[in-house]
Amino acid sequence: MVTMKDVAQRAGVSIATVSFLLNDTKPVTAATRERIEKAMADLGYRRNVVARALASRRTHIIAMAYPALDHKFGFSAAEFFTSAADAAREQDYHLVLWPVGNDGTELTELLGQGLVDGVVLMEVQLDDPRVTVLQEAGMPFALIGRTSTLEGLSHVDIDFDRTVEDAVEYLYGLGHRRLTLISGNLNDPLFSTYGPYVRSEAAYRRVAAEYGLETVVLESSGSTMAGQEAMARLMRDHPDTTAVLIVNEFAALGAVAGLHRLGRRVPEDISVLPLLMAPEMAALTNPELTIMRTPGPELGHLGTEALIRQLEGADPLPPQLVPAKLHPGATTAPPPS
Amino acid sequence: MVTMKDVAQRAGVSIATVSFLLNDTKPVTAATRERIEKAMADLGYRRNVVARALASRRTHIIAMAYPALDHKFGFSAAEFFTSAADAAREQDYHLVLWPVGNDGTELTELLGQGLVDGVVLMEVQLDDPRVTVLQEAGMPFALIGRTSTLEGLSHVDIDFDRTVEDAVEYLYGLGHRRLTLISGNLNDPLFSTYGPYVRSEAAYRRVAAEYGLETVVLESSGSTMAGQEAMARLMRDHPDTTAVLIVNEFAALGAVAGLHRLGRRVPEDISVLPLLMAPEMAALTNPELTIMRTPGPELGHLGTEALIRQLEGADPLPPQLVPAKLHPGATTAPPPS
DNA sequence: GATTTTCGGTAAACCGCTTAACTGAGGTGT
DNA sequence: ACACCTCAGTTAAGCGGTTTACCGAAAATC
Repeated sequence: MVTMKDVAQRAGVSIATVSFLLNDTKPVTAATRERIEKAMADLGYRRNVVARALASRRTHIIAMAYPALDHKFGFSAAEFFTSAADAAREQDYHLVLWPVGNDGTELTELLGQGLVDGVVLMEVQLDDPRVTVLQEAGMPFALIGRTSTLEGLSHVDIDFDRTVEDAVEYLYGLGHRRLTLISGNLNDPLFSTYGPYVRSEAAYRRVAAEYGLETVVLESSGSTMAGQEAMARLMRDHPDTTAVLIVNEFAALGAVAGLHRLGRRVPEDISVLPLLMAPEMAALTNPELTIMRTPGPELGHLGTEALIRQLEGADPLPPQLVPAKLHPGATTAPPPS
Repeated sequence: MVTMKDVAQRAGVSIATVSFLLNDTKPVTAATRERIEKAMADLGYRRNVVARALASRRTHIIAMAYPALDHKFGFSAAEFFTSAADAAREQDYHLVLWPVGNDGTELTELLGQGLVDGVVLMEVQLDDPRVTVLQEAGMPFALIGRTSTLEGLSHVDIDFDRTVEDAVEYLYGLGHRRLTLISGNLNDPLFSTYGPYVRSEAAYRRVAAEYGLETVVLESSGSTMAGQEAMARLMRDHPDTTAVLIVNEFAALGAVAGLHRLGRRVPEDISVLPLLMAPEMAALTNPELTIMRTPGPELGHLGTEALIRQLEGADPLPPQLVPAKLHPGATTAPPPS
């Protein structure tokens, strides 16, 4: 292994100088800079990140904590992760995915080891024990999603209000007047604390009222089966519905299948528009879904950036809300006349 | 931060003794062990993995390299990853997911930094440049998947032969006599070097011959759309097919949709059986797919274990092939009489 | 009972890098 | 011309562990 010492020797300088150059912590004359850079190139030097971490007490590793148990790691999660990893790399950080439980114990374990400089939290609950754990440990972190109280917490999230507004506006523009939202079961303790359900339902109730639309909300848990069943209930209780908005992406897939099975054509008889979905997933149905596309890439990027800003002591990034944008497909159309 | 020194002081021993106890590298009397353990508990000590890594030249971190560009990171990949992470944790290792390009340059970058002890390679191509990179760097690694030549490479993979045998036996047992395999396009440079297509097609040709079945193979690329189109071709060219085997999981999803769209009932008119799929994905169609379940958990576990064995200098794990097992669903049935 | 082993434990040299404190040559101000 | 800065560069003390060489007392050997 070629170390800094080797480089310094070959360039005829002290190792401190090499370090200063590498980290840009102290000015170095053009002449020595050149000698050092040549020496590094000749030797094929790569700085040892472990030694750097130990000496500087900064590992330049940030963990993305994903609650593997409670949420399926599907396409959306993959989007968050890869974009966050890219953002980290751009800033000379490593982003690693850490599957942890949702209660915070595994997180404690992880933090104690001094392996990571900060944590990006995904799938944040409205009242998330992991936040407390991180705060108590004094570990910098950023949230993708929001807790209900966010006194000064660094976070980014989906702009549910705008997403729902845009979705409703789009469907209204197509001529739809009878919409139904498929949300989560807010009596279920798991869902009642899950931001996306709570916030999009609230937004929908507000927006529907603004448009003077009847507010129909059905609940469904987040699985394909549940989505299918929800459609059966919908056709039974609200057969005049012409467009369905669905929060959960898995339920949305089931909804399309369920409508087909019930003999309803999509989109001729009824339009389907998921409020949060990754395009890879939208491509799985037939016809391909029109979706409000989860801003995974943007949020992954912003979340990481927010954290790194904190770590570098730069001005904190103000909380950012990004709406899901309409991603055309073939499951929406004007209502049947 | 509470260090080993603090623990040693409180227990009235030298830090070396603490280290020996922690790593089990030298015997320690019961009495001192107890004192040290109490001190650690009192102080809430956690060993600093960075310092340990620097001193021992072993980070206890292993990377799972995933070619994010060429392959979608879906449910199957998530299964591999989480099971591998669990396996690593059991053995006091950390497993991190590293999205890298497929050409090996990013991998080189990663290796030079001394951050990881070894690498688990996923989605291995039959002729994979990353293998060369790792070999040249002298980095221990294990493959999930196989290159075409594997002189002494540590690897685990799907047992395509048994998987196909079992799948065909199952369908044959249901009464099917006219099967079709949907494989990849072997003229496409990307697919012709991708083990699962190559190996399952070869296995199918062999097994079909053994059963005296006509060998029908159609190609399709790995997307829902492609799967749909393949069904159109199938109905046009081989309308008497009663059961379809499909290698690619995305294409399989499309196939079901495509058959519905063509007016074929699944499974009443035609059975569909993907050869490699995660159950989460199987639940996305209606009806839920009968699948040969990708042994993701097993392979993730075995791959990690194979690597750790290498790292610890234990007897190498012999290459393991694990078949996909039948996972009942509702897309297979006896053929129409 | 003297000598050799065994064995629990210690001291100290690293691991490769960062960083605070210091040095010494050249430029400034007066 | 003398003190005073500036500024590129150096020295050396860590960072928190691991590990080798060594030590002294108790146990084993004959």
